[in-house]
Amino acid sequence: MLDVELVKKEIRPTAVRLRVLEQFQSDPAAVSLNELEERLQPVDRTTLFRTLKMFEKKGVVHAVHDENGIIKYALCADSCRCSYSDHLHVHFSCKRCKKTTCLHDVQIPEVMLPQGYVPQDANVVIKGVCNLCSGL
Amino acid sequence: MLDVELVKKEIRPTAVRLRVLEQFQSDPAAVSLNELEERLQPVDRTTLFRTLKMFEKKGVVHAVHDENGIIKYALCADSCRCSYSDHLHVHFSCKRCKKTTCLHDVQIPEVMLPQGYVPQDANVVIKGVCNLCSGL
DNA sequence: GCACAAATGCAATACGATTGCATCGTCGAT
DNA sequence: ATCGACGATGCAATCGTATTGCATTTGTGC
Repeated sequence: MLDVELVKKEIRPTAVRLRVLEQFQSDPAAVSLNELEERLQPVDRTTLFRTLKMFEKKGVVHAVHDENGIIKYALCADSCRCSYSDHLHVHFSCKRCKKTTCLHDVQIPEVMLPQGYVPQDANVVIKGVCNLCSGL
Repeated sequence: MLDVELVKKEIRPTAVRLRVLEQFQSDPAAVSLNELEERLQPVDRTTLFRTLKMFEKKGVVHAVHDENGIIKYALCADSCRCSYSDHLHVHFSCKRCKKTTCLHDVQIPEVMLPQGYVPQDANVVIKGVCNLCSGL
């Protein structure tokens, strides 16, 4: 069934790609290239790198820069068309457990930019302590 | 008069620091270490690096990661206390002129995080075409 | 002027991102 | 089934920014 999802998006379902997709679906957190490499080893970094870039281009995942500027990838929601407004949701980066979570449901209310500014993409990261670590 | 501002924040007003502060005040755009180095040359990168880190810690500037994950620094507004809500304003990164602008006035409306998430800092970057480049 | 601490400058390192290139595998055409 | 082309993979090398170590210089208080 994973195959189908990839084929739908014009991606040839190779072994590595299926494993990557599976990983994304099993864990909602956004992951960096390094993290992905650790979890899927043994796999070549470069292959993963290119897989992620391809997934991003094809709209399977979207990238955000975490609070350290490191690229992390998260699965797109079904309804996501990777448009500007689709990316206007919050990514939460926990300083305790270091995990970055894609909060699809937390949309940023409309941003009123000054005259002349044309938005095309967004990167919203909030740093703090996540629900699991705060104990609240 | 620049001296005073630094002293107020417990920063010894050295030559380099004054030049850096002057640069920030003369141009509202957020700048990276490299950009700063180019404009202020000849100055040593490391000194600038440490100056920026210190300015950040003392609340003179705040840092954002632009859409490429590169750290850019922008002058804090007078009212800024570098709290979470102070950082909930938009930074606009223009893909045309490559400049990142700190839109102090564009505050993100309150973000409703799910139960348990404790926000402490934020990084909001919107990419697109800025007012000067769009011609609108 | 002296002693100490801060600031500076240069070199070296760390590390994520990215590319070049050779090899391998898959798939359609013959 | 075989050939040829193209996509996918793996390994090594490179790039760019961030960061640290250490020696030297500068500034300040005594």
